[in-house]
Amino acid sequence: MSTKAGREAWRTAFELFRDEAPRRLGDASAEIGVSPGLLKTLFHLSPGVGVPMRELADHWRCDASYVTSVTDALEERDLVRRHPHPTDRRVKMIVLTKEGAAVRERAFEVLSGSPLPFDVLTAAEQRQLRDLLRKVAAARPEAARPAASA
Amino acid sequence: MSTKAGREAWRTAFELFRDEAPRRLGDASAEIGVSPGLLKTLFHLSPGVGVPMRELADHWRCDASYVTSVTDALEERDLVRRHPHPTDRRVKMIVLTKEGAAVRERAFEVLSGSPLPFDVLTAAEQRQLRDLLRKVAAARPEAARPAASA
DNA sequence: TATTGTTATACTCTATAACTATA
DNA sequence: TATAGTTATAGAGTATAACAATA
Repeated sequence: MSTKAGREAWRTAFELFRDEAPRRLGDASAEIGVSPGLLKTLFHLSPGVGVPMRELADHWRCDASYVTSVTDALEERDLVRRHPHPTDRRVKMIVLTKEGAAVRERAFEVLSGSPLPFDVLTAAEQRQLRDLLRKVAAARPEAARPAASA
Repeated sequence: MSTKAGREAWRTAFELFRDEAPRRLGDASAEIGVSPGLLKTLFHLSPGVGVPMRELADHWRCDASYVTSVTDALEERDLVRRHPHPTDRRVKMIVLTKEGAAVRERAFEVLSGSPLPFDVLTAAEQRQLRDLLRKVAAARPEAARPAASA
């Protein structure tokens, strides 16, 4: 159901995160020594879950060749490995290595390290906000975590 | 006050918007015919308010030369004009033209045109979420709208 | 024939360094 | 001397086109 309040909430959220998210991503990237593009890829993966390269291209609406170059860079650093798809031999699944999973988790920590925008809310409001956002996230699993397609 | 719930809310929001915001920005960009970088600049401006070029570089943590190139591109399309600062003759203020303000508003509309992530919430929840986000935005004016520095 | 991924190449975005003008 | 902005140039990020392998 799309309401006026919902659209206002969306616009406010967009204005809050449009610049804040890339800035924090950049900070984490600098601190960890992995480029923002590679970090974004690690975020899209989950430990133990293989993701077809095609899925990344669809998700980002980018060209497949870009996914190839990102995957190459991640594999060079041993953060990720290409695995064969069990039935379709055209498909390659990207899987986090142990190091990759560690870097990913470390990045999430750095991301929440500096003072957060939500700190201005009361404790009760922060819980309220978390619950609302979780409900939204739960309704769009592909955005928050990749489907277990392996 | 930073609580566990606040950090969880932040991480959830980050996962929701990390890819969604750039994607919608890209959609709006394609539909309107203005590159994502230029659109982001228009978003940072407000009709009738001059913003020093330096402020954009600080906000994005980018090099001043990038702001120069973006401003050149926007000026070429008559979306923006450089104005002198009233007292400091080194500073140039960027101001939206009438066309620039129109494009900016149109982009905001396109941005909310497709089904929104918040549509899964009830009407009451959407209002709640809007109010919480507005409280956050109100506490960080520089993020949501540039200070009236002209 | 259509799809996944790769290679080679070109374009766009963003940074670095050297510079001018003003403070 | 320090800061705002510009220019020229270089690098990173991302796309396009042609291709190989598989479906």
